[in-house]
Amino acid sequence: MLGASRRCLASFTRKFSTSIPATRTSHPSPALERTRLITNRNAGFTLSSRKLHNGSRSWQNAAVEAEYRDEVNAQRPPSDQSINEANSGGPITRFDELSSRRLVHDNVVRTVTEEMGLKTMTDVQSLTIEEALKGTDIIAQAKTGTGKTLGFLLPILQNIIKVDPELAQRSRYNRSTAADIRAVVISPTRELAEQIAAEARRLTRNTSVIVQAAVGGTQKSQGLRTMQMQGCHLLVGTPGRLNDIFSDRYAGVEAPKLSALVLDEADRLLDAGFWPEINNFQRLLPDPSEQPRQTMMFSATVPREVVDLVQGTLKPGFKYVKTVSEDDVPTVERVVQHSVAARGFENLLPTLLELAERETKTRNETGERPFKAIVYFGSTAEVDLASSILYELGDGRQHPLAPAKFFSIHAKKTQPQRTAAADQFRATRSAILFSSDVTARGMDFPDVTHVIQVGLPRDRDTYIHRIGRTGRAGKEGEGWLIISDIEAGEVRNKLRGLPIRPNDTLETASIDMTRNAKVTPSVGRILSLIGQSAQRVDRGTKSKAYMAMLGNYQWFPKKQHLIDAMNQWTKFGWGWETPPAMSPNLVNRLGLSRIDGINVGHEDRQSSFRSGSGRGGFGSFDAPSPRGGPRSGGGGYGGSYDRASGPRPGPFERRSRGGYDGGFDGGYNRNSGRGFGRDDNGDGYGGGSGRRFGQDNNQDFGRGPFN
DNA sequence: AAAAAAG
Repeated sequence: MLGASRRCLASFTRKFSTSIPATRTSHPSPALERTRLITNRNAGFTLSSRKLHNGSRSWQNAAVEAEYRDEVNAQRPPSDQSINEANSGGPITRFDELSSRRLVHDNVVRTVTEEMGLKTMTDVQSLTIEEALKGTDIIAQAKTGTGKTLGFLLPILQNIIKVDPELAQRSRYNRSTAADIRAVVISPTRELAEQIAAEARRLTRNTSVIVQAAVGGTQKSQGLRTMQMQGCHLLVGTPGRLNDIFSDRYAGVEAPKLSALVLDEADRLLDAGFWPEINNFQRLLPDPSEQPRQTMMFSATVPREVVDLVQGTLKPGFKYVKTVSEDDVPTVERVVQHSVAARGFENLLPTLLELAERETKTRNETGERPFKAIVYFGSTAEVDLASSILYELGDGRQHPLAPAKFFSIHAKKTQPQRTAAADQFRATRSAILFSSDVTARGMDFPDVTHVIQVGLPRDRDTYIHRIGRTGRAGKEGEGWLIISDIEAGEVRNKLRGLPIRPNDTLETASIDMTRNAKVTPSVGRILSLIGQSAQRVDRGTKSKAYMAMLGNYQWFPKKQHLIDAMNQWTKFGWGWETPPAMSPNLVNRLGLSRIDGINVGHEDRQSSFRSGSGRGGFGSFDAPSPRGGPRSGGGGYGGSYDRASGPRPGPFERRSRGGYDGGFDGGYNRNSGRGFGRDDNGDGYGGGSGRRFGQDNNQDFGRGPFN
């Protein structure tokens, strides 16, 4: 027993080498490493509070630590924790075995094997289904994209049917009510909840089990009406709306016969922002001592906080289901991951365009699956800015990324917009989805070929979850991380140990826009396209992105360095004479009061720009000489923009039904009088620092503040 | 000012 425990420990240690003493590493047998169940009879090891590096602790680490400490202190007899080989009793690996062993109703199994076309279970499914059918509480660790949803839906459904066998068949009579809820699944995002509900509806198609979704951003009254009319056995939702309808005395939503509760993406649900709501929700459910229920938690990583909270959530004797190597393959090995350090923030979008164009083209030529990418940003404002700039690239001509369609999604959009973006991106063969982390977890968009992350993700888990949107269902995918040089060093900290390879094949990344330089025609074209397009995006979108970035980069220690880089971005990326204005209050809160180069004031009023003289940063934001480009007072970049003031609708809003819908190939001619909002500065100076990037030949471009 | 999530 102790030997097994030690070997288990060794495999943990090998895989998640952190602060565990190296001497404890040995080579585990492959069979042992494959899958394992850990039964926790006494609900519990306690954990040392010793910090692991970077604050990113997974449960493996915590468990290893606890086990290590326990061994050292000899406080716990080894029998407290028994490790069973999953295959010791002949694991179920095919769905039809569920039928032949009389574990799951034939009708349901047939739906899985015939209608959903599934034969063999994934590791997660094999382990969770068998275990969950027994009704035990489970915490399962599994990467997304491995079918874990079915892993909990199937046993939930079977356990519902077990109690009410007539639900196993389709019936003409529906006796369900809104007070008939047997199982609740909680998800951290609305789209994921809808996705789970959709899968549950497929699974229950041939039964009388009713599935409903309850998420925010939708009409509560309408959702309730549906539930009251159709009834509900399995409810999938997000915390806020679930709390809302369960605490509404007049809604009639009750779960006196609740038999299962699932927390999907449990690490997210149990973190600081969500936990009070989850906790509150559990108090709205019947007392588990009177109405016994099974709780299941699914999580790709299991951080410290989760371990602590698990003990109050799961029953003693819960099972820890963990799949190790095979399920790691999608993210860690199947997805080739590249990183590109761009010279400054102003190089990020040009680099993104170069990458997207190159991949679109090569894929067209080689006949591979078409380019379908999710591009992640660290804030909603950056999603808006980047999607606007890249969308505007079309400008009445053929868009350089055609035939790809563009979509964007984040939580500050309306729910109908979000839903449409997710649905349309799912259904489109070649597309680019600009996204915040709403879609980072659990979302299943088929055939995503590229996950591109612009800017350093907030933490390691976020990086891994985003990467998990590609390389799904046995298909290939690649990850790209495009960051600015100032944060490049942090990759080694935040993303340590991940198989990310520096990539220097993107020419645009290393161009120095602050100085005159010769660039190749292809780079010149890209810079020109992005520069002009940025010019057409309204000022508010940009200044919001600037603020959002500052909020996001609070971890960055060298504030002056950061502001210099940010201001270089606004100057050379957008052609702004001065960076966006920030209120004194905000400047203080961000700890920037002693930093040069801050524009203190209000965007709409006169603001005083502190020039930062003597620091060698941005000594001045004088308008550059007109050597590179046309600077007519009213025109800007070689075109007469409609300068109607006031915000125009974002490019993603004026389409009625997604995609371009007449976008790229006709439509957005900038001279067509549609209105592009006002020029950035209102100074009539367009074209990003007055430079012009030629497409014909190598040309001078750019102009530094220093020469 | 910084994902997400109720209105």
